[in-house]
Amino acid sequence: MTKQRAAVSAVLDRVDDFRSAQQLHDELRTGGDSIGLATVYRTLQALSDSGDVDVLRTEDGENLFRRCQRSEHHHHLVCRTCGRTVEIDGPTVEAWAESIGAAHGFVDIEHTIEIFGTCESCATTR
Amino acid sequence: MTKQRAAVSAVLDRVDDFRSAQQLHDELRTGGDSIGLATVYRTLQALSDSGDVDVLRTEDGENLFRRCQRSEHHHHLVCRTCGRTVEIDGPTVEAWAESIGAAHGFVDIEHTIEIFGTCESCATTR
DNA sequence: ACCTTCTTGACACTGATTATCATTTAGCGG
DNA sequence: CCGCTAAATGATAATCAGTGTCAAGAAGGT
Repeated sequence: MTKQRAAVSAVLDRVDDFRSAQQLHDELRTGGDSIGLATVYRTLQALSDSGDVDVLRTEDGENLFRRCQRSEHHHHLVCRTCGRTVEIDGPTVEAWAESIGAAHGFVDIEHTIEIFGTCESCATTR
Repeated sequence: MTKQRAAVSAVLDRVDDFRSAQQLHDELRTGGDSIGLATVYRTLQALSDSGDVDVLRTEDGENLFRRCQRSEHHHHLVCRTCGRTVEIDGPTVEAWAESIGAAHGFVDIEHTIEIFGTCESCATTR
């Protein structure tokens, strides 16, 4: 593995909320790492393909990345103000989605679920 | 109401699966309606704000639109091959999402849920 | 018909992401 | 260590959905 990939991996380890590719690129550059934007994108792509980072799409179409704790299928509860993220494991919904699909004759069911809210500290600060 | 908005509304009535803004624009032009792309976007934006159309984000970041049957909060079961869409009403998940959020001290909970699958006819044709 | 206001539409622009391609590096056999 | 080859990198150009701009056009009341 190249030093660039190691660097990307390292930043992802340092933060625990979702960051955009460009934010990560800035942080790397600021931290003294010499790395191109394209490489950051490529690395994040690879990490997401291998299931090592989670991808979140904001409403304005930007992709945010975050190292994920668990590799199994899971969802996120994200604070819309500070970005704090809790990984959610929801057997209930998994089963629900599956049964809904089956009830309508659909197969190969997949689903996307994201939960947004305002976390406790952001709610009180406001 | 202008004739352009009426035209957009009319196409949306004619189809019942998700279409992109540009697809709708093409169909309007082909159908003889003179309308600008910007107007299509503006109209769709307005319709989605007023809850008259549903918006779906594809994985490559494109917005798809569809006239929705029910105005209340609901989700979609979409065939990934033909685009056939079933509107889903899920009190179970609504409650689930709410309780998950509350359990972690989050307030103002929102969620996005989409279910994808292959519908019966597409599964057999394949 | 007149005036005021909102809408339209051609086109320029944005901003994230991807493609290009020449240069550099990693990893390996010798 | 030394080269060698395939893969990775990075500066920059290209892409593409969507939005802003602004002059010209329609709406609708008087």
